Amino acid sequence: MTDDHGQRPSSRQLAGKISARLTHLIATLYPDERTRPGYARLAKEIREATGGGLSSTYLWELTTGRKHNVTVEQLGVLADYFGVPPEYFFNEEVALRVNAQLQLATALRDAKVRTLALRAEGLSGETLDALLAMVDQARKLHRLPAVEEPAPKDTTADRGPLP
Amino acid sequence: MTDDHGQRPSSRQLAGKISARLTHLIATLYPDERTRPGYARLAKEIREATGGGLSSTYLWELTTGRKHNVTVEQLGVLADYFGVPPEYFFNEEVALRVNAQLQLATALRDAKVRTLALRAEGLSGETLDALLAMVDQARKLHRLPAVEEPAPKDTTADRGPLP
DNA sequence: TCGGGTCGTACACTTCAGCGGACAACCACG
DNA sequence: CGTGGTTGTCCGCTGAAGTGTACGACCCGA
Repeated sequence: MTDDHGQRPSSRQLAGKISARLTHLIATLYPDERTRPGYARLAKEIREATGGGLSSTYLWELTTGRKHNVTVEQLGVLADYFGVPPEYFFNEEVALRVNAQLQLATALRDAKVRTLALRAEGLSGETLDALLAMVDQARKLHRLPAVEEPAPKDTTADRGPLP
Repeated sequence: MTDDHGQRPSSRQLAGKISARLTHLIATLYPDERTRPGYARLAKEIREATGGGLSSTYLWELTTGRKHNVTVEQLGVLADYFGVPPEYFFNEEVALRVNAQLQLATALRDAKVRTLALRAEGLSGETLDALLAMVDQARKLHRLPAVEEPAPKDTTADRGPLP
């Protein structure tokens, strides 16, 4: 036979992607670098929240890219804690979609931001543009990084990552 | 902080499910037990088809349940060869959906056609319509007869492994 | 100034994923 | 009857996954 069997190069290479994904997840969950817990605290929290084991050292090795070929068990623990589907770690598409939701969910954790969003409902495009410009200016004043536009078309609302 | 963090109980337990999944995949891919290649041949084929490494011994250990905590790399190789999304191995829902498709695809003996069907999983109706049109056009080019809808929809035909 | 805490980093260590190589049993073909 | 190939099964090893413990650096309250 010697059939080449499709030979599509996708799907398999995540190769260190995990570090980037983890970094992003942590940064999204804890946007404030000052308040952000360290690897020790985080690992402890993960252990308590999910019941699965995960050492702080290994968490550090993963996020810094020193280890990358994680087993499904640890991957499950990670995905479980961060509230993302396991596919998040090897499916680019899913990752993008979840990232957008994560960003939104994080923003909405702030009660005032939530209120602001609710109030903004129904405003005209021009007014929203003006508000956006103001917000951007405010971010600059606060020395916050600029946000990239998340995926605009999101009709199917699947499982929400964060409460 | 003090957040209880959702505590969703899903997602993490696959725990030996891999053996069942692999058994089912192999049984579906090679329904005839007489013709079915052994672990050695299968592993060799996987190696050639995906480029990733996988020993026959380990394949046996996985399918027989002796090892279960596979790493993402090997999981990717497996998923790549069998043409299923990696989620197949830890998402019950996806597994059921894919299993149904696998069963249907068993009728098609061509490995590439089977892979195509699996890959099409999850696409929108419009996209599928477009693909169908393209396939029909290709069939005309190859002077193949048009196919009429053969199979009645078997929606609840998602029995597990072989009876 | 001194502890007590947490931070990131770095070793040495244990465990097990994953592989190589062997075994007996089976099925061909001579 | 060999002889050669492939089958499932198994043992033992290597190397990487994953952990424990510790170190210096920093921050904060006393």
